[in-house]
Amino acid sequence: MKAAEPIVFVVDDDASVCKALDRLIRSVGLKAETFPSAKDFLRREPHNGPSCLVLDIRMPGLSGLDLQRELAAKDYSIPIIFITGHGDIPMSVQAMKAGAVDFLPKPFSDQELLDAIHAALEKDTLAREERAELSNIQRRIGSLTPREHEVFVRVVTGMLNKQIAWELGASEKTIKVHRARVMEKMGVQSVAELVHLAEKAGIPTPKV
Amino acid sequence: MKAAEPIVFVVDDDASVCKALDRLIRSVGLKAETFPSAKDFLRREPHNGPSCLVLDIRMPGLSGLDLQRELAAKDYSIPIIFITGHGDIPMSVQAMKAGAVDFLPKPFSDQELLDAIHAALEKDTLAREERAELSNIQRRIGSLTPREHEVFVRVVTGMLNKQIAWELGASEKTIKVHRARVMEKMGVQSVAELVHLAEKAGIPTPKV
DNA sequence: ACCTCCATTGGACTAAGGTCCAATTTACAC
DNA sequence: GTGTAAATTGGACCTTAGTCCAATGGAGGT
Repeated sequence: MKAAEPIVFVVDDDASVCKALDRLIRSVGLKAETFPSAKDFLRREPHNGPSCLVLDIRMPGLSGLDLQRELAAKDYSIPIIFITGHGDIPMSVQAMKAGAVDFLPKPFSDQELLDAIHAALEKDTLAREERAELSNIQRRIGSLTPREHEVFVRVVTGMLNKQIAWELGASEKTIKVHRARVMEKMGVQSVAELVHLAEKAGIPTPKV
Repeated sequence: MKAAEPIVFVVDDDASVCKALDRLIRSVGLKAETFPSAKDFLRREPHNGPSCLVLDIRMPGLSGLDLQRELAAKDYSIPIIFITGHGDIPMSVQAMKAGAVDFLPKPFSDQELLDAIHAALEKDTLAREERAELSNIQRRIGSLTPREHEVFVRVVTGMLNKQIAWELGASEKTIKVHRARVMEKMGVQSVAELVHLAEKAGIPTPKV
């Protein structure tokens, strides 16, 4: 599948704001989608490509901060740029602590928002690559049988075949077979590469 | 050397604020040091133990944000809690983007500041452990001779001795010797552990 | 019943890594 | 010049890992 087009999502209960931002964003050649409420945005299926979210803080129903929490809870990672007409410092600090990329009090210039959007899309692009690689690794790990997985985690901590065999109550020969399958399924040629993948997948490596 | 005591640094040009914060911080059993200006703080040698910085934004001479930049530039990593009487949202956002742990507009409650301080000290404690481990690893890497280092970086990418030998124009035998020294100097028993250390030190591991 | 996947193990080898002992050459500092 | 550290290489040998071929037994699905 080809790389999906970047999209800028806008969530604001004020239709005129949505319309203005939509026009601004399209004026620089980016695709935009606007939503009148957090719930409407949540109904849209996640976009398969770089995206970011321009989010009003104050809205009826779910507020912008609520939506941020909601998205974090469901592991829907997307860079958020907050905009607000009546924000205060604690609110901005809370939003930034929760990972927002920017927080723009109205009035802001077109350029300020566009700069923030480009930074956010750039950030999301990198984050997506990271996630894609990670899910690729985890897919491979998922293809391991239970026994292979047991061998895998021990190999990446530097255990010898004989040690693994003893710990798992099997013969060294059996471990060799599992180990070979692990290397093949994970698509690596060396222990170094295997450890490299394990680190990325967050699998405990040596104690140091 | 034993673990150094945590210290909370306070930088504020208002002597009465310094005094009040000093009393507050000491009241919960923490050590405090106050400075009337950023320059005074910069003159103090870095503390060898957990610490954090409570920093006023608006000051004559170097401002709080200036000091934050200054510290970042000289790699002096310390969690910063900003306090201010006349801050605005963009200022707080900038500070948070630059890594501040909190940003408290006056008036704030004693508890708010103390909570922030405890969080900051906790964060610094973890960061210090990270840095200590990293510098320990880098010290060991630094003890490698140039040739050993060349072998090291190739081993952690999964190259075979014979491949390394060919690439470095030496015999496989020589590589074995260097490799053995690398393992010894780095204090590891297995390639897995070696790769683990290399990852932490940011040394390029396999492409994959 | 039959088939597939998983787990196991053996034998026979090949290849790769590691160890011990020993020796040479070069560069640089005292 | 002498000494030290670094880089090199050989030989002999042992330990580990990996490969090819072959085979058995159990669990679960068709």
